[in-house]
Amino acid sequence: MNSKNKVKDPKDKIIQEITAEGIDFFVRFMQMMGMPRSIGEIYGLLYFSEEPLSMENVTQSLGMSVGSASQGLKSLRNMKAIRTSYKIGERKDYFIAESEFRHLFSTFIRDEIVPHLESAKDRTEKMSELSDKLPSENKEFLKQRIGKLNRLQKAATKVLPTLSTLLRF
Amino acid sequence: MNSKNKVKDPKDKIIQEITAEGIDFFVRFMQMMGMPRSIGEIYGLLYFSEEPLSMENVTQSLGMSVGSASQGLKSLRNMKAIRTSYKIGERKDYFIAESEFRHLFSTFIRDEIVPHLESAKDRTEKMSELSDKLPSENKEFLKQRIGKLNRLQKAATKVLPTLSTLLRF
DNA sequence: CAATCATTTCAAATAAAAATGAAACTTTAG
DNA sequence: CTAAAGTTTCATTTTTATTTGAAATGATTG
Repeated sequence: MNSKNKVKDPKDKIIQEITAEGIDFFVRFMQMMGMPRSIGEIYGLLYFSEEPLSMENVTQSLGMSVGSASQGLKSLRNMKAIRTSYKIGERKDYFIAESEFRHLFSTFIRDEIVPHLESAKDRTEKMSELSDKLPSENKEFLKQRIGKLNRLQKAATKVLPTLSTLLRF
Repeated sequence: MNSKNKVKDPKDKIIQEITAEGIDFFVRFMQMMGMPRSIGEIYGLLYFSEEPLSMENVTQSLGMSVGSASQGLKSLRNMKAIRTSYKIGERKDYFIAESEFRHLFSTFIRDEIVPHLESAKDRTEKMSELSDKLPSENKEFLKQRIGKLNRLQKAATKVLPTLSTLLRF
């Protein structure tokens, strides 16, 4: 249905194309960090929108259920990747993407990496204790392997702050 | 075959405990890199075994199906995280863990990270081209956002080799 | 306060990922 | 060559993650 009265501005088409590419970018990016595609979609949409968008805007633009949109916006707010923007005389909440990615990273590191490293630390300590109880003939091999795990865990812990800094925008 | 010895040696119990902790360590570790738990289990078992193990050893020790074991061993061989060890007069293949983790990392980076970064590069380039076609009033905001993506992608590309080096054991 | 609009919650549906195991295939031994 | 051992493949099942949408909850307005 091509209504001739409803003039399609070619510039809107380009903006739409850019947004589509950008959403794709973030969907992949977020999936790399183990996040559901819906979150990448929402963030991508907001990232390329100059205007704050409501939840309704999100569900309509992305063809997404209200449940997903609500959950996704909540997650993004928790990780400080978006923030709300109040419009006077409007009942709805409006959302803006926080364009600094460090929020995304630091939440990811805090929630996904740090707990792993901590449990890894406990684990290698427990293994060390256990290996001390072994007769020396068996100790050699296991101690060496446990030592390697320990060094890996230590190095990873040390690398993290550096990494966060390097990716700080 | 040492399976004939059914006497419970307390030292075997400790070795088993260490192995169990270690397997857990690798299951989490591999899951952090988006790999199935079966692969972490197999690698963990081999990492703490002084003797090379056969596929049968793996399925029995871990209570895992032959299909999973075969697939898992294949993946681990592909990423050079384990290697085969031929025993004369034995038909089975025997496997040894490669204890240097750099194999795991570099495969992960090559297969999971690099392709993403490459597609990110293509994507940002395409977005830049598109944004050049826009009238200047709209350009400002979008160009700035695209520029940020571009810098993120560039920084990530630059950080990768450093990261690999820091985690080289 | 009741009517309306907006948002959240969560049980159920759907989709995606991983594991299973039997059949097919490959290799070696006799 | 044939039989047995070892391994791989892959259709099916199981498990896990994500999405949906209707009902419950909350918030605002006249």
